[in-house]
Amino acid sequence: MRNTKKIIMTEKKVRVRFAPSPTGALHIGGVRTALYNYLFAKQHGGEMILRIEDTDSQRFVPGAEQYIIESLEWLGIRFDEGVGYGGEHAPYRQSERKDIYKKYVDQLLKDGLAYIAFDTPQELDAKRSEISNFQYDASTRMQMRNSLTLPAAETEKLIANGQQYVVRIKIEPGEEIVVNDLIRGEVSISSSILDDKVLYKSADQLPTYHLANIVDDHLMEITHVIRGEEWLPSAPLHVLLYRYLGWSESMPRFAHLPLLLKPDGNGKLSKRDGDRLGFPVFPLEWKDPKTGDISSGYRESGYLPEAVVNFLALLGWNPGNDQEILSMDELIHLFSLEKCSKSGAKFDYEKGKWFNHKYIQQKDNAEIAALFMPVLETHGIKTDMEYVMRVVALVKERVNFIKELWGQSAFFFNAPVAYDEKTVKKRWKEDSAQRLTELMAVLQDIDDFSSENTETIVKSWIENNGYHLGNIMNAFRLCVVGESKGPHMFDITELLGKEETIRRIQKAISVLS
RNA sequence: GGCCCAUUCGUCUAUCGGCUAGGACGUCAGAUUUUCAUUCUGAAAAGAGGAGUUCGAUUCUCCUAUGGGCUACCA
Repeated sequence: MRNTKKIIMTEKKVRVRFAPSPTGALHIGGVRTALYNYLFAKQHGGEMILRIEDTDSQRFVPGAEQYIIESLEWLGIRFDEGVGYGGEHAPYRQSERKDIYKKYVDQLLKDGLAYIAFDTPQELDAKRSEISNFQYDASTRMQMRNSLTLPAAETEKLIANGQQYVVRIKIEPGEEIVVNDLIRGEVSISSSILDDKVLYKSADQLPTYHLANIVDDHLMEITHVIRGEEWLPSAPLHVLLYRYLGWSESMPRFAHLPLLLKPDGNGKLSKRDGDRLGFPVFPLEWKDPKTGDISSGYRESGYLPEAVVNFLALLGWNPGNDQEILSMDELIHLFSLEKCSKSGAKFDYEKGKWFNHKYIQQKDNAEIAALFMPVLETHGIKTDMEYVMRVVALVKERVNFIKELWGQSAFFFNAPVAYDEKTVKKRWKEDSAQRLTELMAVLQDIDDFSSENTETIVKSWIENNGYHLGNIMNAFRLCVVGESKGPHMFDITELLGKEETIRRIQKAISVLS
């Protein structure tokens, strides 16, 4: 059964692409799109391509391309082909494919499916302010300056004189164009409301997104286009382009993903929301080369890539059961476009934290310790791995992020220099100094300072003297930790050792009484 | 404004005509604990509104409302 399905599906090898524009850091929504593409490709034993869509020379941002690659590598999303990976369909950067596009522009022109237009941006702006809802289409193109209205000789002369122009697609009105979307089903739109989109600009000799996209997807043998919902309105135009180019038969299947929305209020998630609400919207920290502004990243904030992947995967898709913790392999196995939701998902940062917490618990102490080491270094702590691992074992269940480990464990590395005021008020009693002095003597006599043994001895000392357990223990904790928090008291003393424990009690007594 | 898409607890979602509408995050309350957390148990919390189809609609259709997207010589 399963095999039959597989054979049908792989009749044509699945090939998907992630095609970002290098205009800045990769947005978390883009990351999710890349992830879904990856899951789909891997599930079908297919390939994923990284194509850089840099046809807008104005908006190019240096470093963005490398950032995208590094981000996805961090998350475990690997490409089979593309910029940075190579492959037989190179080049994968659209700015390097000028000649290829030109050929198809000429073909469209020759077939009368597109035309040359000389209207300047200024003229068009004027037209738009003059006529409300102005659209360059079948109803208006015969009033404009283009190869349809000008004599052929005039058109040629203008081009020869170096007059800048664009090539526009010629859309015939009155036809229902149907897009068959894998997530949304049939979406139809009338060609009458489509405008004659610009396909090519003579100024930089580059195509616009629409043309480049179709040409590349065709040439790169893309079978499935999985992209954000913002592309749904232009999908009919793309369908038309496949037809105009004679590629309808091999047109890829479309799947338009719902968008990631702001956690509060309205609209789609943006970089600003992260700054405003205090969470990253980028996978890696990003420094804007123009403004120098730094935006935080998931990696730098202490997220585990597995947690980010798991969290994002479930924002707009679910396996159909109650399982929420899913590894990349499980996701690959279970993913399906049919189970993607159709509506936008508000970005729930709290849930993201929970995922990270879960993944930290899953990882073994050595891995967590290794991630914690750099954090310790920033606090000037130099210590051995063995010790850090033991600390991690005691405190990791209390944190959502690696860097929170410091707040939970600083006292393991530095003896308290101050004592929390509130705790002192609440826990440091009249007789505390006296009792703890006695406790020091008790501790001094213990040879086996293991948690269990120390606990037994200290507790029986408390009991035999009729002391109050809470009074002693809370004051004890205050001396050793500096405040009212932390793991099991005797686990702490075992790690610190006898001498250090006694030293801390001594110091606290001298400071507090 | 026009066009397209969507609409189940505060949030992410399950349900593919027959349920006391399930789970998770968050919230609240208990329990555990020498502290703070963790953990465990429990609670509150939803089918936008209106028509229709049907023996029966959260589920199908239509209308309205609301939300989102697009409407560039940007992607």
